Amino acid sequence: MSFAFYQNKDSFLVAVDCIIMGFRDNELNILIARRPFEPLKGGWSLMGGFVNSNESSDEAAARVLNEFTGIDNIFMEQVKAYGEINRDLGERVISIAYYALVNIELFDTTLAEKYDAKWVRLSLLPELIFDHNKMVKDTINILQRKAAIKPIGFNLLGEQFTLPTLQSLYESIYQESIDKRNFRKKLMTMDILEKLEEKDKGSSKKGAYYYKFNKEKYDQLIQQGLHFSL
Amino acid sequence: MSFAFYQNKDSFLVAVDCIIMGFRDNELNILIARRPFEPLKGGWSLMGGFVNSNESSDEAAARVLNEFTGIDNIFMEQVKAYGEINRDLGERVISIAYYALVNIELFDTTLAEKYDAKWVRLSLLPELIFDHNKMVKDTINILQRKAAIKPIGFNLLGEQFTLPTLQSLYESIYQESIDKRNFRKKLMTMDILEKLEEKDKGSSKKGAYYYKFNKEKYDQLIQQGLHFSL
DNA sequence: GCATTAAGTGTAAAATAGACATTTATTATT
DNA sequence: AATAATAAATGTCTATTTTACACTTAATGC
Repeated sequence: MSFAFYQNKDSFLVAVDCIIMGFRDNELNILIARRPFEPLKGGWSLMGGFVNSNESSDEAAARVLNEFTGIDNIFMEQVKAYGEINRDLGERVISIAYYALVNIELFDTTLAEKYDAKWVRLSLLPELIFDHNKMVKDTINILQRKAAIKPIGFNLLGEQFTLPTLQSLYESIYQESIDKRNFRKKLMTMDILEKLEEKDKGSSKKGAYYYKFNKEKYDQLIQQGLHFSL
Repeated sequence: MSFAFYQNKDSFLVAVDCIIMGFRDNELNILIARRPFEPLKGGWSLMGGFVNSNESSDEAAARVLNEFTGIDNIFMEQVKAYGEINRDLGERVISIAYYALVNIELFDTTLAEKYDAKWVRLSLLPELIFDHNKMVKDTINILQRKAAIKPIGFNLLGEQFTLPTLQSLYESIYQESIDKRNFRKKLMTMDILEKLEEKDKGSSKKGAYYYKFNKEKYDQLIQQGLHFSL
């Protein structure tokens, strides 16, 4: 099947770039890698790849994520498309950015060597190639808006976590400090956490209780039409 | 200049589709047109076009907007990219959607005939081709979030407007009715409107005062770091 | 048993959001 | 000239949400 109107139109390379975020050392971290080819070989870059004709852009993003982290089935959403003419110094490439929130513990560290990749703190992010810094900035923006509405932060943590950890996660997203009591108060009114018996003694003598996210309760509340803000 | 890594990659047609919104009859309206070519010739469609290699996707969107409305220099933002494999029944096309908020009075009506286009109320939007309904839905979502933060609504109105009109605009965006007194109270605390002498006698015997948006005051407040919500 | 460390806890004030009903200006009608 | 009709304009009180703020507690190492 071929239609006349589609003839003689320009076509483009289309890439996906992934802003892969994890949480470590009480701060958001981003996975970046040394670019292995020209132009700008050796520059710091987001994880990217080209879209193939046998996959959707969402699929391409999931493939790239898996390729660089070994992680599958992850929270991933589109940021936006970047379509400036000279954004890629090699050729005209239109890139669709996606961000992923991953539990950094699931990261396959052997892949870090393979791809010359590393996690860097958001606050220490170096200059990246092309418009990748802009992509990160746009992502943080989305994250801040989104985190206030949906409990996406939990994607960044393991099964169980302490409230101090959860709080620093949100402080890292919002890039401002939050009052401990107010933070907990709000969490408790939402009633989507389950307190466990066990404590994490890693960072204090007293130890902080572990909690886990109660997805059933959350989904139930959502269905009742409740909104959230954290 | 040509780099090895870019060789042999699949390339794609890239389109822009524009969700062009205006405000009329106390409701948001969207410009749609009969598609003039196969496949789905005659189906209702958003205003679209292909990106050319000599323009960015933003530029392509502005070009398409101008082509179909005669309007230039308009508030326009990207919605997102749509990259499903079979979203376009003709060929594989990746589309980047943009929404525009236009003052419907500036619309060149001769273009409506030329392109078999018309404004339809959001509430009466027919089924559109491909994933265009989804694009509209995503746009409304963005608009609702965005309108709560920035005074984007004013892009849809002329230089001067009445408060009842402004209120129905926001009711149309939020798709819910707003209390008149609370709406005005909030507006007044923002202090970004200027009351004019003149009244609009079009819709009542008493007449409603015209106001205009005070952009200087608004920018000033923004610089002071104030937030808004409407 | 004392010092150290971070975890855990409650209350009061301020700001914001939401509910609600009457008066007013103007025009058309008798 | 009085009256009816229409939509515009206006203010208060209550409920909810947000913010500010400081001490006690559990566990460990010395």
